[in-house]
Amino acid sequence: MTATTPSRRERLRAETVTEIKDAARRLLVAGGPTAISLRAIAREVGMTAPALYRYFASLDALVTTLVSDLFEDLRAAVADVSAVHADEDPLTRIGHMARGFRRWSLDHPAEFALMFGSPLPGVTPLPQRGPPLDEAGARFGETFFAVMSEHYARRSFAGEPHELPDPALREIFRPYIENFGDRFPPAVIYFFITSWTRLYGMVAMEVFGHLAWAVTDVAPLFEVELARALDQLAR
Amino acid sequence: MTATTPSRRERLRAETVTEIKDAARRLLVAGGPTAISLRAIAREVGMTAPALYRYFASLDALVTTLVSDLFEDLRAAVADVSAVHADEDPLTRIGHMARGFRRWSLDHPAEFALMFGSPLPGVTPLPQRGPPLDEAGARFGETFFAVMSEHYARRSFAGEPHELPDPALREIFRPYIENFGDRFPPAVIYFFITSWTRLYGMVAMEVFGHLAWAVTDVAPLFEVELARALDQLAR
DNA sequence: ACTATTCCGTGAACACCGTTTACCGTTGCA
DNA sequence: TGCAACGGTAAACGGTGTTCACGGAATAGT
Repeated sequence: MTATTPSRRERLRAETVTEIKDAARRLLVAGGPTAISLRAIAREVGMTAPALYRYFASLDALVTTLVSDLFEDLRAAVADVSAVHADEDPLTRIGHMARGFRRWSLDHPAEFALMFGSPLPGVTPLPQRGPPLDEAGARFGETFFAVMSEHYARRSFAGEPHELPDPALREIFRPYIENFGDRFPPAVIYFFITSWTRLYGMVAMEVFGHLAWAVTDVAPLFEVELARALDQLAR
Repeated sequence: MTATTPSRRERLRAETVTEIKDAARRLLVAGGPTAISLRAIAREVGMTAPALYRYFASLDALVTTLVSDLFEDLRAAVADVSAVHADEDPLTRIGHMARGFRRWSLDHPAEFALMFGSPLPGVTPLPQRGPPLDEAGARFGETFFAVMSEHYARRSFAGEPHELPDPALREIFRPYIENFGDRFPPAVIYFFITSWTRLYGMVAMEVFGHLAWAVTDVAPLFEVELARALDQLAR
């Protein structure tokens, strides 16, 4: 019962925490990743900066949980798209999810920059890599992975083998197996990774404005590339 | 003659400028993009911070020219690789250049982060987009573009048409044509962009450590993906 | 050779930042 | 009722980019 009785204090505390995160996200959207500052958040919430240390160990920790929330947002958006097309076959569903990913990223460029902008230690509000973030990223990845493995399960059931394009790849997926077990054959992992990097490259380029010098409307380009990538998965 | 006579003062000034940029790059390599600070640079050079304003309009401007220099470095590295294999056919040469790009990026992760990390206004030492940077980026892109257009020129000479995978794409390349003229057919632009986004996605993922959860050695994965991408260009 | 000007550096100051410390009123619980 | 944990503040430290007033040194003009 203790879990279901948030004891007034815990309730107020939880409200304050979300209020702080909302303020941080508001600043993020308004002015980009660097606009997130402890003092600005404090002003927004109506507190002094040191008070925030009652809720987060540091600005870094605050940003990290914010990024976790954003990953959950993104995951939910993609999962929604996936759910809408639940009755279609996995491959076309992956296509819809990829479009969902692009849509969300274009609609939330500041969030995208914070989440996918260079995650090397040292860049601005640096979301330190580690358990909390990796978990959020893993949950997001799983959303794609689930549908993709379903696709390969059907192919496998139909008797079509899914082979690695190069047997040399078989050895390199040890980290994955250690993290997630060996439920899936290497071929699925391979196609998941390469599809994801391809999708990421395309979307990141567009969101960061690196295609504006050549292209007006990226949408048709994205559609063609998506078709090619899906075609690669299908054969 | 005035251009060849740097007038002692100009010479000292130029030396100081490069000394400043060297210090900035040293800080970048040592501590990542956020380690670049005006005061730290000043300490490194042996001046006070305001003195740097005699050489750069702002920290922003300093970082921007630094990034320009880094793009020139990268371009030279790729061009060197291209020159070494000058006698091979364009397609395999593109492959070598792609490997050169990956090599340079892995060898210079901090520089890569500064150059290709989220270039939205607001992220740390923000290289503002604009003429100086776009020029540097364009020169870098040209290095790839030249070889790729050579590849298509040979194909064209051999009578094989290079067609767009979708005629809907023909209309979207107006910015490119306005920037660089219409010397190249849309198909070349299309394949250049998609190949580049694909290469960027793969390398960025690896440099940023986003593949470590699944893969030990990314090299074979890169080779397979590169082969696939080149195969797409060949057909 | 003397003067005027431009250049190059300094020190002080302002406004921001993250973080720590000491302090204090309020709340919740035994 | 007392006591301990909680949640907030003010002050301070060291860091940041940037501006300004100042001065010395090197250059340019006559």
